[in-house]
Amino acid sequence: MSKAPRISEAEWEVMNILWEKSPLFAGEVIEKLQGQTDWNHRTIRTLLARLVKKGVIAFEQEGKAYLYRPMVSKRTCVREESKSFSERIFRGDTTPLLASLVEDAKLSPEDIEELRRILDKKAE
Amino acid sequence: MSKAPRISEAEWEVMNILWEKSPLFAGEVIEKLQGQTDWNHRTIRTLLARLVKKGVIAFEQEGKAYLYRPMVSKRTCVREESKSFSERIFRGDTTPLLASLVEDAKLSPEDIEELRRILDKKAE
DNA sequence: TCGTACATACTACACCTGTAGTCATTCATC
DNA sequence: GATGAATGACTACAGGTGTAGTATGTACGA
Repeated sequence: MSKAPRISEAEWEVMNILWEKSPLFAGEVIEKLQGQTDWNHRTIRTLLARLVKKGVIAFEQEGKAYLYRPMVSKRTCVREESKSFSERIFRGDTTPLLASLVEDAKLSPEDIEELRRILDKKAE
Repeated sequence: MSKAPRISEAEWEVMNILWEKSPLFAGEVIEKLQGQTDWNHRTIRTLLARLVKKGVIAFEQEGKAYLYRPMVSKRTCVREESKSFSERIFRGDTTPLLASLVEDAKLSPEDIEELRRILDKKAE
Protein backbone atom coordinates (compact mmCIF):
# COMPACT_ATOMS: atom_id res chain seq x y z
CA MET A 1 0.00 0.00 0.00
CA SER A 2 3.08 2.17 -0.24
CA LYS A 3 2.39 4.02 -3.47
CA ALA A 4 -1.01 5.54 -4.04
CA PRO A 5 -1.59 6.23 -7.74
CA ARG A 6 -2.34 9.73 -8.89
CA ILE A 7 -5.90 10.81 -8.32
CA SER A 8 -7.21 13.41 -10.72
CA GLU A 9 -9.17 16.47 -9.69
CA ALA A 10 -12.57 15.04 -10.55
CA GLU A 11 -11.65 11.76 -8.92
CA TRP A 12 -10.87 13.55 -5.68
CA GLU A 13 -14.47 14.67 -5.48
CA VAL A 14 -15.59 11.09 -5.62
CA MET A 15 -13.00 9.97 -3.11
CA ASN A 16 -14.01 12.68 -0.70
CA ILE A 17 -17.51 11.25 -0.70
CA LEU A 18 -16.29 7.74 -0.06
CA TRP A 19 -13.84 8.75 2.61
CA GLU A 20 -16.63 10.50 4.40
CA LYS A 21 -18.83 7.45 4.45
CA SER A 22 -18.47 4.01 2.97
CA PRO A 23 -19.32 1.58 1.58
CA LEU A 24 -21.78 3.19 -0.77
CA PHE A 25 -23.63 2.13 -3.86
CA ALA A 26 -22.87 4.00 -7.06
CA GLY A 27 -26.34 5.47 -6.85
CA GLU A 28 -25.61 6.91 -3.44
CA VAL A 29 -22.36 8.44 -4.54
CA ILE A 30 -24.16 9.95 -7.50
CA GLU A 31 -26.86 11.36 -5.30
CA LYS A 32 -24.39 13.00 -2.95
CA LEU A 33 -22.35 14.41 -5.79
CA GLN A 34 -25.30 15.84 -7.58
CA GLY A 35 -25.78 18.15 -4.68
CA GLN A 36 -22.32 19.56 -5.29
CA THR A 37 -21.71 19.27 -9.00
CA ASP A 38 -23.76 19.10 -12.16
CA TRP A 39 -22.12 15.99 -13.47
CA ASN A 40 -24.11 13.50 -15.44
CA HIS A 41 -24.43 10.21 -13.57
CA ARG A 42 -22.52 8.53 -16.37
CA THR A 43 -19.59 10.72 -15.65
CA ILE A 44 -19.59 9.68 -12.03
CA ARG A 45 -19.84 6.02 -12.94
CA THR A 46 -16.88 6.45 -15.25
CA LEU A 47 -14.91 8.00 -12.43
CA LEU A 48 -15.81 5.13 -10.12
CA ALA A 49 -14.66 2.65 -12.74
CA ARG A 50 -11.37 4.47 -13.23
CA LEU A 51 -10.76 4.57 -9.51
CA VAL A 52 -11.36 0.85 -9.31
CA LYS A 53 -8.93 0.29 -12.14
CA LYS A 54 -6.36 2.36 -10.32
CA GLY A 55 -6.88 0.28 -7.22
CA VAL A 56 -7.87 3.21 -5.06
CA ILE A 57 -11.30 1.79 -4.38
CA ALA A 58 -12.84 -1.67 -4.63
CA PHE A 59 -16.35 -3.01 -4.85
CA GLU A 60 -18.23 -6.08 -3.76
CA GLN A 61 -21.44 -7.34 -5.23
CA GLU A 62 -24.38 -6.61 -3.00
CA GLY A 63 -27.62 -7.75 -4.49
CA LYS A 64 -27.70 -6.54 -8.05
CA ALA A 65 -25.39 -3.58 -7.57
CA TYR A 66 -21.89 -2.88 -6.33
CA LEU A 67 -20.82 -1.48 -3.03
CA TYR A 68 -17.74 0.71 -3.26
CA ARG A 69 -15.20 1.44 -0.58
CA PRO A 70 -11.79 3.12 -0.49
CA MET A 71 -8.70 0.95 -0.41
CA VAL A 72 -6.32 3.77 0.40
CA SER A 73 -6.65 6.19 3.28
CA LYS A 74 -7.20 9.84 2.69
CA ARG A 75 -4.21 10.47 4.88
CA THR A 76 -1.98 8.54 2.51
CA CYS A 77 -3.30 10.33 -0.53
CA VAL A 78 -3.00 13.73 1.05
CA ARG A 79 0.57 12.96 1.94
CA GLU A 80 1.40 11.94 -1.62
CA GLU A 81 -0.30 14.98 -3.07
CA SER A 82 1.34 17.42 -0.79
CA LYS A 83 4.72 15.85 -1.35
CA SER A 84 4.41 16.17 -5.09
CA PHE A 85 2.97 19.63 -4.63
CA SER A 86 5.82 20.94 -2.57
CA GLU A 87 8.39 19.23 -4.72
CA ARG A 88 6.95 20.80 -7.80
CA ILE A 89 6.75 24.22 -6.34
CA PHE A 90 9.62 24.56 -3.96
CA ARG A 91 11.72 21.58 -4.92
CA GLY A 92 10.92 19.73 -1.78
CA ASP A 93 11.70 22.48 0.65
CA THR A 94 8.44 22.53 2.52
CA THR A 95 9.02 25.54 4.69
CA PRO A 96 8.49 28.29 2.12
CA LEU A 97 5.41 26.48 0.93
CA LEU A 98 4.00 26.33 4.41
CA ALA A 99 4.95 29.90 5.05
CA SER A 100 3.23 31.05 1.91
CA LEU A 101 0.14 28.99 2.61
CA VAL A 102 -0.12 30.20 6.16
CA GLU A 103 0.33 33.78 5.13
CA ASP A 104 -2.43 33.58 2.56
CA ALA A 105 -4.85 31.54 4.61
CA LYS A 106 -7.84 32.99 6.35
CA LEU A 107 -7.44 31.63 9.84
CA SER A 108 -9.70 31.99 12.81
CA PRO A 109 -8.10 32.46 16.21
CA GLU A 110 -8.93 28.84 16.94
CA ASP A 111 -7.21 27.73 13.74
CA ILE A 112 -4.15 29.66 14.76
CA GLU A 113 -4.23 28.05 18.15
CA GLU A 114 -4.45 24.61 16.62
CA LEU A 115 -1.50 25.24 14.35
CA ARG A 116 0.49 26.56 17.26
CA ARG A 117 -0.24 23.42 19.19
CA ILE A 118 0.97 21.30 16.32
CA LEU A 119 4.14 23.33 16.08
CA ASP A 120 4.70 23.00 19.78
CA LYS A 121 4.41 19.28 19.56
CA LYS A 122 6.91 19.21 16.68
CA ALA A 123 9.32 21.38 18.59
CA GLU A 124 9.78 18.81 21.29
CA MET B 1 -3.19 39.54 -14.78
CA SER B 2 -5.90 38.21 -12.47
CA LYS B 3 -6.09 34.63 -13.69
CA ALA B 4 -2.92 32.66 -14.17
CA PRO B 5 -3.52 29.67 -16.45
CA ARG B 6 -2.78 26.19 -15.21
CA ILE B 7 0.88 25.26 -15.25
CA SER B 8 1.64 21.59 -15.63
CA GLU B 9 4.16 19.70 -13.56
CA ALA B 10 6.90 19.76 -16.17
CA GLU B 11 6.21 23.39 -16.90
CA TRP B 12 6.73 24.25 -13.25
CA GLU B 13 10.31 23.07 -13.53
CA VAL B 14 10.90 25.51 -16.33
CA MET B 15 9.16 28.32 -14.51
CA ASN B 16 11.21 27.72 -11.40
CA ILE B 17 14.31 28.32 -13.46
CA LEU B 18 12.97 31.53 -14.92
CA TRP B 19 11.66 32.84 -11.63
CA GLU B 20 15.06 32.34 -10.14
CA LYS B 21 16.79 34.36 -12.80
CA SER B 22 15.57 35.99 -15.95
CA PRO B 23 15.62 36.83 -18.76
CA LEU B 24 17.36 33.76 -20.13
CA PHE B 25 17.97 32.29 -23.55
CA ALA B 26 16.44 28.92 -24.27
CA GLY B 27 19.94 27.50 -24.27
CA GLU B 28 20.52 28.72 -20.74
CA VAL B 29 17.27 27.29 -19.48
CA ILE B 30 18.18 24.00 -21.09
CA GLU B 31 21.59 24.02 -19.52
CA LYS B 32 20.24 24.64 -16.06
CA LEU B 33 17.56 22.02 -16.40
CA GLN B 34 19.91 19.37 -17.65
CA GLY B 35 21.57 19.50 -14.30
CA GLN B 36 18.28 18.49 -12.68
CA THR B 37 16.47 16.38 -15.23
CA ASP B 38 17.33 14.17 -18.16
CA TRP B 39 15.00 15.86 -20.57
CA ASN B 40 15.94 16.16 -24.18
CA HIS B 41 16.53 19.78 -25.13
CA ARG B 42 13.63 19.49 -27.59
CA THR B 43 11.33 18.73 -24.72
CA ILE B 44 12.40 21.85 -22.91
CA ARG B 45 11.91 23.96 -26.01
CA THR B 46 8.44 22.55 -26.37
CA LEU B 47 7.68 23.48 -22.79
CA LEU B 48 8.94 27.00 -23.37
CA ALA B 49 6.73 27.32 -26.44
CA ARG B 50 3.70 26.09 -24.51
CA LEU B 51 4.34 28.52 -21.71
CA VAL B 52 4.55 31.36 -24.19
CA LYS B 53 1.27 30.24 -25.73
CA LYS B 54 -0.30 30.24 -22.28
CA GLY B 55 0.96 33.74 -21.70
CA VAL B 56 2.93 32.82 -18.61
CA ILE B 57 6.20 33.85 -20.18
CA ALA B 58 7.16 36.09 -23.09
CA PHE B 59 10.23 36.47 -25.24
CA GLU B 60 11.98 39.23 -27.07
CA GLN B 61 14.37 38.82 -29.94
CA GLU B 62 17.94 39.34 -28.85
CA GLY B 63 20.36 38.85 -31.69
CA LYS B 64 19.43 35.62 -33.34
CA ALA B 65 17.77 33.98 -30.37
CA TYR B 66 14.98 34.70 -27.94
CA LEU B 67 15.20 35.94 -24.41
CA TYR B 68 12.48 34.53 -22.16
CA ARG B 69 11.07 36.07 -19.04
CA PRO B 70 8.08 35.32 -16.77
CA MET B 71 4.96 37.41 -17.14
CA VAL B 72 3.32 36.12 -13.98
CA SER B 73 4.84 36.16 -10.54
CA LYS B 74 5.60 32.97 -8.73
CA ARG B 75 3.60 34.29 -5.84
CA THR B 76 0.50 34.50 -8.00
CA CYS B 77 0.95 31.01 -9.35
CA VAL B 78 1.60 29.52 -5.95
CA ARG B 79 -1.54 31.14 -4.67
CA GLU B 80 -3.61 29.72 -7.51
CA GLU B 81 -2.13 26.29 -7.07
CA SER B 82 -2.62 26.13 -3.38
CA LYS B 83 -6.16 27.37 -3.67
CA SER B 84 -7.07 24.67 -6.13
CA PHE B 85 -5.13 22.20 -4.05
CA SER B 86 -6.94 22.89 -0.84
CA GLU B 87 -10.29 23.08 -2.57
CA ARG B 88 -9.74 19.74 -4.15
CA ILE B 89 -8.63 18.09 -1.00
CA PHE B 90 -10.48 19.73 1.80
CA ARG B 91 -13.14 21.62 -0.07
CA GLY B 92 -11.58 24.94 0.60
CA ASP B 93 -11.13 24.54 4.30
CA THR B 94 -7.44 25.30 4.55
CA THR B 95 -6.85 24.50 8.16
CA PRO B 96 -6.87 20.71 7.99
CA LEU B 97 -4.61 20.94 4.98
CA LEU B 98 -2.16 23.10 6.82
CA ALA B 99 -2.39 20.92 9.87
CA SER B 100 -1.66 17.83 7.87
CA LEU B 101 1.21 19.46 6.00
CA VAL B 102 2.77 20.78 9.15
CA GLU B 103 2.45 17.45 10.88
CA ASP B 104 4.16 15.62 8.06
CA ALA B 105 6.84 18.17 7.35
CA LYS B 106 10.40 17.79 8.47
CA LEU B 107 11.04 21.08 10.16
CA SER B 108 14.17 22.40 11.72
CA PRO B 109 13.89 24.41 14.93
CA GLU B 110 14.45 27.53 12.84
CA ASP B 111 11.64 26.57 10.50
CA ILE B 112 9.35 26.12 13.44
CA GLU B 113 10.35 29.49 14.75
CA GLU B 114 9.62 31.11 11.44
CA LEU B 115 6.20 29.56 11.22
CA ARG B 116 5.46 30.64 14.76
CA ARG B 117 6.38 34.18 13.87
CA ILE B 118 4.04 34.11 10.90
CA LEU B 119 1.25 32.81 13.08
CA ASP B 120 1.91 35.50 15.65
CA LYS B 121 1.64 38.14 13.02
CA LYS B 122 -1.63 36.70 11.80
CA ALA B 123 -3.00 36.54 15.29
CA GLU B 124 -2.83 40.27 15.74
C1' DT C 1 31.28 27.09 -50.61
C1' DC C 2 29.85 23.17 -47.82
C1' DG C 3 28.86 21.21 -43.85
C1' DT C 4 28.07 21.81 -38.79
C1' DA C 5 26.00 23.66 -34.87
C1' DC C 6 22.27 26.05 -32.93
C1' DA C 7 17.92 28.37 -33.13
C1' DT C 8 13.02 28.44 -33.98
C1' DA C 9 8.61 26.41 -36.08
C1' DC C 10 5.76 22.78 -36.90
C1' DT C 11 4.44 17.94 -36.29
C1' DA C 12 3.76 13.47 -33.76
C1' DC C 13 1.93 10.33 -30.71
C1' DA C 14 0.45 7.81 -26.66
C1' DC C 15 -1.69 8.29 -22.26
C1' DC C 16 -4.55 10.90 -18.96
C1' DT C 17 -8.82 13.58 -18.03
C1' DG C 18 -13.30 15.51 -18.33
C1' DT C 19 -17.45 14.44 -19.93
C1' DA C 20 -20.49 11.65 -21.61
C1' DG C 21 -23.09 8.08 -25.17
C1' DT C 22 -24.54 3.21 -26.46
C1' DC C 23 -25.62 -1.58 -25.34
C1' DA C 24 -27.27 -5.33 -22.71
C1' DT C 25 -29.42 -6.93 -18.47
C1' DT C 26 -32.59 -6.94 -14.85
C1' DC C 27 -36.21 -5.59 -11.69
C1' DA C 28 -40.48 -3.40 -10.84
C1' DT C 29 -44.78 -1.88 -12.88
C1' DC C 30 -48.72 -1.30 -16.01
C1' DG D 1 -45.83 -9.75 -21.36
C1' DA D 2 -44.18 -4.99 -22.69
C1' DT D 3 -42.07 -0.99 -20.86
C1' DG D 4 -39.38 2.00 -18.41
C1' DA D 5 -35.73 2.88 -14.82
C1' DA D 6 -31.43 1.64 -12.83
C1' DT D 7 -26.92 -0.84 -13.40
C1' DG D 8 -22.77 -2.19 -15.13
C1' DA D 9 -19.63 -2.84 -19.51
C1' DC D 10 -17.71 -0.87 -23.24
C1' DT D 11 -16.90 2.98 -26.40
C1' DA D 12 -16.03 7.92 -27.76
C1' DC D 13 -13.80 12.02 -28.32
C1' DA D 14 -11.48 16.44 -27.67
C1' DG D 15 -7.99 18.88 -25.13
C1' DG D 16 -3.87 18.64 -22.02
C1' DT D 17 0.73 16.59 -21.02
C1' DG D 18 5.14 14.18 -21.39
C1' DT D 19 8.38 13.45 -24.55
C1' DA D 20 10.36 14.04 -28.50
C1' DG D 21 11.20 14.11 -34.13
C1' DT D 22 11.51 16.69 -38.64
C1' DA D 23 12.00 20.83 -41.41
C1' DT D 24 14.11 25.10 -42.12
C1' DG D 25 17.11 29.08 -41.61
C1' DT D 26 21.51 31.06 -40.55
C1' DA D 27 26.05 32.11 -38.84
C1' DC D 28 30.69 30.26 -38.55
C1' DG D 29 34.68 27.61 -39.40
C1' DA D 30 37.34 24.42 -42.71
